[in-house]
Amino acid sequence: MKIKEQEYLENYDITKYERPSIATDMVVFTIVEDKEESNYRKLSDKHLKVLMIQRGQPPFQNMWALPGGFCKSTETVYEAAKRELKEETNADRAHLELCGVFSDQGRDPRGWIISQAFMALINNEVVRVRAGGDAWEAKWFRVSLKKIQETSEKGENGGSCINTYRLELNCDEICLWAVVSEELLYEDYHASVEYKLIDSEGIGFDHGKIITYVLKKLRDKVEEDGKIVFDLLPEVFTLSDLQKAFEIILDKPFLSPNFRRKISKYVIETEHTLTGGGHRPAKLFRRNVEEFYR
Amino acid sequence: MKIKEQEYLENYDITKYERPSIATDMVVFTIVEDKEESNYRKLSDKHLKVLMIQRGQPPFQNMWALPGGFCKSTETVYEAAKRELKEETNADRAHLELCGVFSDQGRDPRGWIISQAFMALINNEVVRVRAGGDAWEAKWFRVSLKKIQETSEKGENGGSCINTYRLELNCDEICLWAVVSEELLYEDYHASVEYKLIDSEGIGFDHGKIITYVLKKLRDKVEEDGKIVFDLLPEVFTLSDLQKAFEIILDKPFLSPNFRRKISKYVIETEHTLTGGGHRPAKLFRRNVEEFYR
DNA sequence: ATAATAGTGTCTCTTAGACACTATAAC
DNA sequence: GTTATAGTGTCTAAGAGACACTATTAT
Repeated sequence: MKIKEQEYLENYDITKYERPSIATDMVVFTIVEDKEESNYRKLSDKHLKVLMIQRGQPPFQNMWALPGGFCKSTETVYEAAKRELKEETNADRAHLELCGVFSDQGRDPRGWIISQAFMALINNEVVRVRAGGDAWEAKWFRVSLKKIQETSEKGENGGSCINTYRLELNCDEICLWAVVSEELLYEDYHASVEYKLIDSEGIGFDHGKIITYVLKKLRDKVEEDGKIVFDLLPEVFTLSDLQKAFEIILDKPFLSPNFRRKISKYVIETEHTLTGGGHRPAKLFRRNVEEFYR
Repeated sequence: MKIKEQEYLENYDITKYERPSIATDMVVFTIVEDKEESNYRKLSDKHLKVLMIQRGQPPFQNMWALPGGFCKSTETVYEAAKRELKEETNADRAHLELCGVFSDQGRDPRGWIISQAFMALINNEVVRVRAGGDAWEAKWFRVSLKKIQETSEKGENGGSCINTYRLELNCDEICLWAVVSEELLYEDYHASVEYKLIDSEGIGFDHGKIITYVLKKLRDKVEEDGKIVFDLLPEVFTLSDLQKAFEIILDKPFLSPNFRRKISKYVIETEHTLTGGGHRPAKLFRRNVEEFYR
């Protein structure tokens, strides 16, 4: 017996089924120089930072959490992420990318709330973080992620490999941290990866896990194709700036001649230079858009 | 004024807010040989196939759609995907990966339903597709995705690049298709990509778009790191099988000496061979698990 | 023998990494 | 001149692609 489509839809009651709320959580990265160097010759020290917001109300009142919010039925998840980013940072243009879904039971004490985690990369020139009122304060935290343990086992048909990471977020005197494990299990030639939040201080929800996950994803992406790094820099930049950005993200040094060769086709020289340091002025470059998007 | 956490949560009513249903849509790929070759010497022809289900009820009754279902509050999105995969194909182990979220307004006539799209890669030996009853029939469709148009424009600060693809799904006499555009817009050095379903025949919902998107993601992943291809093959395989799988997915030929060199560290020779064709027997290989997961 | 696939050896060209070197501004 | 950074040239080793070649089986 066929049911008529029209009739079916009229009788379909979506509210009969259990539904979650959908939230976006934005892991917004930027690169900022913390302070002027005391030595006039040296370049200022730069850091990868992530935007956090101090919660003005429960749950996790007074703790720090990722910016984000609930999705509305009139927008796509991606549009919601864009709206949140605009609200929090005033950034219109950014690298914006869905990184994963976090839906563990009990991750939010308010109920069944599924988080769509986004990575956003913005350059600090466009940023204007919302002023901290009484209720919600936004701050950029310096990010550090270090592997603190590595165990690996091997059995008959498979094995496991557990990496434990410590995430630290610093801003002024505030120090937040989380310990997150990455469990790689393989059995009969099939692997699965699972992230678990072991412990966390000062960070609300499972956001320590989300930040760790997204940061690792950022590193993977930069390792395999560095084009997104440009989204962390202003429109014009020196090659040292660019190299430094790679080094900060991947936490390893590059040899500048090789680095220059590798990225040369993605940049175009401008006629400007950056003077002022006690050393040879650096040429300013911009992206070679042709090579970027093909 | 601080609100007590306990009190806040007791008064929090999640049902006051508008909530969507969350569905998983599974793009399940496998590689199958269609039929024996007439020429006893030749190897049988293999194809990339995707699992589709004929809908027994509205919406899109009698049309074909991706397997999937609604997420329950007692499981994570990933667990829901695993459950669906098991229900549809009986596969316990598979490469399973979230590829994207589809949340356009009106994508499902029943209301606000957000789809979490997963890629699943299984080898056809473990598969036992659910028997087709009256209501729901499951079939494997041969997949073909071809670029049918490419336009690119360049302006002052940016430009656009629109690729149009035709997806075709074939099974016996059934031919389904969809036309999907991929719009790459770049402006002021920032790019965005958007997929649009232009037209579609025989495929329900926006699933033509989802399949196109996930297939492109599969190709990208295989291009950059072919390890997931092994999940489409049985535990032991010949190097020709493996090469053929790469060629089917990437739609381009490889030179076998070079291919062998490239994948040599990911495979281990077994003591068995595959005889029967009118040609030199092929050694059977299995994965070198050590090299896979590190 | 033949046809088809299985598998090896080697040449070239490109690219990543290492490193020695030159250049230039502020002090 | 000194110092720190900017930028160039070249050597080497590893890898990707091309291709000529040998090996083995059912008919």
